[in-house]
Amino acid sequence: MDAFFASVEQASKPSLRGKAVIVGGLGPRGVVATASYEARVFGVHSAMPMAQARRLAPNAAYLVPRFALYRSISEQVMALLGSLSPLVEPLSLDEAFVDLEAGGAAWDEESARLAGRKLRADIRAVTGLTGSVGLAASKMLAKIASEQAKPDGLVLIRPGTERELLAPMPVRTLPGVGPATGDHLRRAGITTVGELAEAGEDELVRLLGKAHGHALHAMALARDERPVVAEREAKSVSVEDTYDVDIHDRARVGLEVQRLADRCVRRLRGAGLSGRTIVLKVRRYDFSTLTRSETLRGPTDDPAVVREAAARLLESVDTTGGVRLLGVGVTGLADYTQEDLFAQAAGEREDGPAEAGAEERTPVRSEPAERHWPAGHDVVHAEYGHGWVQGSGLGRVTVRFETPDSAPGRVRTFRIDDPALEPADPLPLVRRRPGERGESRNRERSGDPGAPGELPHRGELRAPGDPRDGDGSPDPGGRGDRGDQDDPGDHRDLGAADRAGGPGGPGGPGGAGGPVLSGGPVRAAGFRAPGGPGGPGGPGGAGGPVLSGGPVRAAGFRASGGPGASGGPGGYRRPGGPGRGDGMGPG
DNA sequence: TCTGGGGTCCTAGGACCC
DNA sequence: TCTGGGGTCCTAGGACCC
Repeated sequence: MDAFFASVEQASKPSLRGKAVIVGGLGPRGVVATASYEARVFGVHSAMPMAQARRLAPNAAYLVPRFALYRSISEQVMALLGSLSPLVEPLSLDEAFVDLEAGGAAWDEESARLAGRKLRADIRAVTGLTGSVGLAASKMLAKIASEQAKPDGLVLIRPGTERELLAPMPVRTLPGVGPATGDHLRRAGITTVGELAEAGEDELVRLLGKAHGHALHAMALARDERPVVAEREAKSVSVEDTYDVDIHDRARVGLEVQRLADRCVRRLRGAGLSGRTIVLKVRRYDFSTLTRSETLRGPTDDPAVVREAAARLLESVDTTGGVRLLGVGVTGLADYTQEDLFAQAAGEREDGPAEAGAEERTPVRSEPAERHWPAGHDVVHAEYGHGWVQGSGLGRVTVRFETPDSAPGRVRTFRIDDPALEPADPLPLVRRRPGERGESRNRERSGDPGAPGELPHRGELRAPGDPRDGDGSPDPGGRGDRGDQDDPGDHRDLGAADRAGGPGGPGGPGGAGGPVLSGGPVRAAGFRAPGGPGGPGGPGGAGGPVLSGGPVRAAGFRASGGPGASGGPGGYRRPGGPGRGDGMGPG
């Protein structure tokens, strides 16, 4: 997905489309998680300290991440991938490998291209967002191709052309070559992938160690046989906090470690896991970071046990000078605790339910719920309806009242304790109605009165004159070193379709935004080309009320960690809930 | 106003065992 | 009688990814 977090926020907030949006930690020590492409123009990028971002782009919109929302959209995208193949390997919320061959979705260049195109169109139709596709014969190459395809593109690396394609690229292009390895290689006179290949395996192993040297040599020769692995089990669970101000008070450090231990256990339990090794992490005032770990005799998910272990580990750490970060983690994971096993055995003996012992486990202390208004979060006002927090401070909260399919909204300010104002769940980015999965008849059926004139203006990821087409490559007229671009005819098709505000698109009967339906590229074009001069309004009209309750919506937006999915109690918006307060629950 | 949070994988030394 | 050769586990740190 392209600039995923920022794109979700833009889709969710009409007033931010086309604007610089920066998502990340907003505290004094925050960093950028994702910058929209409009913000990248100012030089803002991921992992940059937020203070630096604010200097570079003082007028950008700064928002806190909303992981539960991103997760719900991620699930929609992953479901589309799942329809292509049983072998889907997620790398993160916004990225995954798909083995197209294993799913029978593609077997050669042409079928792969078609599958990629359809996937991009489907992602757009279902989520309203753009994604990029890299197609190649291995995971490494597919990843490189998808990087090159961003944003909103598709790149295929033709088998047989891999080595000559890689040779001129900087070593940092290869996944696994970061700043340290890059420097290391540069000092050895190796800057391109071609030079890496020439260096020879022995030399690379000498420079970088056995595993890394071997892996890099293989990658430089475009050799990568790693399979796509669908289900990988978690190996560790951890939580950590960086504090706005260094903590000096040793008692306070101890208290924070206890709280972190509880949070960690809550997550552990939420995932139905226990672990044997407790890890304490401390980052000191000077950014020096150390870890201490202790392995227990058996796995635990008992908060008291984890707390005590963490406290013991802290004893061996010098914190004079202050600490900026503390973390607690658990590794050596197992599916059940010993207590569970005992309880299970007991239950079986008594012929009772196996989960009988669950309640006897020590409850995890919860954080008190606090009413605050994080920037970017949704709210609902008794009179003005749905909106989002633009900012708060000095006892006031500023709200912009708009929804994903409204026009850009107005701003109003309230007292932070205004009883008419409440936190709200995010609305779906794409309007759906119950039972709607089909194609054209849905459009015919839609009878929303529609709001006149004012249509959400979709953020454009590229200017109309951009030489890159929707499905193309970054440099179609380039040096001819890529024989792998999509054919030009295709560019015209999807390129036009993908551009917001374009001249009507290929046959969207309502350029002005009938409800969005799932389906092919044409439909996506019809929806995401609002305001195009072509369509004076589909039968559905625009801006009609969001319909509640359809099954798709329920799946997409209510299931993240909530009771709707596989049953983790405690959904999002309940930080202290018995599930994972962050929505990372088993759902 | 310097540097998040959640992960994975690898290395290296010492203990311990056969 | 100067000191093996694996193997695994534990601990600490570091690189890397999104």
